[in-house]
Amino acid sequence: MEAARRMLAREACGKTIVELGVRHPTLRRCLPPRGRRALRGRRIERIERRGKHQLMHLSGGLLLHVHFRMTGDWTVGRAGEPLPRFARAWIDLDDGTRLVLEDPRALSSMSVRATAAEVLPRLGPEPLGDEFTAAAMAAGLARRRGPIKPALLDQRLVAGLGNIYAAEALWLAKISPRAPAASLHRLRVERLVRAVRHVLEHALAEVMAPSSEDGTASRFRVYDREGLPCRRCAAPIRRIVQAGRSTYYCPRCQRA
DNA sequence: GGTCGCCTGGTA
DNA sequence: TACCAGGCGACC
Repeated sequence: MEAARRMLAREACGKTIVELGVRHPTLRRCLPPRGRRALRGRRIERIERRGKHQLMHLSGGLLLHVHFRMTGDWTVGRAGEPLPRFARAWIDLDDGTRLVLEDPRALSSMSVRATAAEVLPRLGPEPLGDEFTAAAMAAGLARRRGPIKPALLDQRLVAGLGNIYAAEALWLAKISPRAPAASLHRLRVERLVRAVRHVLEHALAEVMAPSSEDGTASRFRVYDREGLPCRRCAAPIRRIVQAGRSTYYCPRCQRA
């Protein structure tokens, strides 16, 4: 998401919206004609990201809020070009740049608001910011029941972690996804906080400058590696379901 | 906390 | 044909 913010800052900031188009019923519901008309002629002044939420600050005090959900992403094209197969919405800018919201599952959302408070839910600290500390994390985890992995997906605890990076961080911190959240002692919380930062920093670096690894090697340490040997101890990686989501972990070196 | 629904596509 | 999918809000 941070990579998306930087891309928008580069491609869209300072430019003016000529038109916003939609071609999927879901997006059409989010963006009725009145909302779309309200965007025309507005300058994009600043791109803000909070967790996985994108906020485009527009001239005149309007906000365009975008959330990718599972499979959304921006691509950049030129006005007038044929749209890609999974284009769900697009923004044409005054210099001919076109931002295309591509989303095969069409779960993304986009809406026009006056204030951030109208769209943003309660969000925890930014994992790469100063407020994401072991103390804050420990306080959040202490009043929680249930296992640590679903807790990490709660955006009120820390904003922006998803299913993949939650699994990756727990693997790095050697913590079992089934460990009760409130049972983690200070040392392990500190390790977890460091692991979350590490995983996200590396993911961002990888997106910003893709290394030329061979395409077959997974870029993940545990995610999507069921049955494959743990990269640390070689025990087979296990897949379980928690809160309706897949969790991958090493039953040997990730301890409760 | 868990489960379901939203949507559609890729894969076994 | 069934199952799975990087999110999340509504529901129990």
